[in-house]
Amino acid sequence: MFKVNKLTDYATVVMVDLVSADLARPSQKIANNTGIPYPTVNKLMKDLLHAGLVRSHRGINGGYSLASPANKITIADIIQAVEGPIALTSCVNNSLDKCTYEDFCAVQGRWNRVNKAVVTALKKVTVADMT
Amino acid sequence: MFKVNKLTDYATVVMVDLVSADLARPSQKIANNTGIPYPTVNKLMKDLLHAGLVRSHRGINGGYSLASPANKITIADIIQAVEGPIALTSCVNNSLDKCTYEDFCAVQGRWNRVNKAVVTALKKVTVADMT
DNA sequence: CCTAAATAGTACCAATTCAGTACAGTATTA
DNA sequence: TAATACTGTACTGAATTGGTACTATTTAGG
Ligand code: FES
Ligand code: FES
Repeated sequence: MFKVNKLTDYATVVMVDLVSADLARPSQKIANNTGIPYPTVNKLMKDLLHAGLVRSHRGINGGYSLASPANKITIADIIQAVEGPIALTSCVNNSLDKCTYEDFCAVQGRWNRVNKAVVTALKKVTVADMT
Repeated sequence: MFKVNKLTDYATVVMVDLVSADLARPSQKIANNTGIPYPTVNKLMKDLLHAGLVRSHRGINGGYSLASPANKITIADIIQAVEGPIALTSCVNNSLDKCTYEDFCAVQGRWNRVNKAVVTALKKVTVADMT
């Protein structure tokens, strides 16, 4: 199947939940709101944080909040945060791994076009659109 | 990672190879042309055949050929042939499985928009474009 | 009619990836 | 200083994927 990770799906749910957060919202509360298990939320937040999509605040009254306005955060951002660079195949420029057939392959480089088209599509939908 | 199966990648290579085939081209020859192992090509062809993307001809002088002009077959077609319906999440309409959180989920149905955008993007690139 | 070429269907296995969990550590506030 | 909540890392069982094997069926040609 051609699909995103379940975790990416959850991540969008989390992001949408954070839209309604004025102050920092702790993982525990996000878990309650969304029905996603607490440990899973916890894991997700780390990825979202590293990608700069949310801000964190430790200690009592700590928690997470969106790092940018909801209409500036795209689905592409979330996918990249959770799954790494978007590379439909290993032949694509920014892929982490390398294609074994690259040397004698007939479609060399052509996937870049496809990849770009998909990324563009994913950049057009924002967290605000998902609310 | 957000990516298509390796087999889908191979499938495009196979399809591109078939563009230059006037008569039916056997799996074995496709394997030689592309460098993809024969058994793998064999498996692929079954999927492509079931999806109606290629025609087959058995017996001596048999083989495969494209079922439509190269500029009418899209990347979306190939992905669907190899991986089944394109459903970025299980919350998407035409998905085969069902989302566990559906009942109380805040982004219910919103993924349909994303899915549609991606499919549209994938339909814009054809086999001819990959040649 | 027989044989070789080639597809068609099914089932299997090893390796990877994924989803979910656990736990010890650190920062912050009251 | 105690309670809260994030941070980092690492582990596991389950699912998926990539690749292979084998048998059956169809077709062309001698
Ligand atoms: S299959 Fe990777 S370069 Fe062509
Ligand atoms: S996560 Fe599937 S319906 Fe929302």
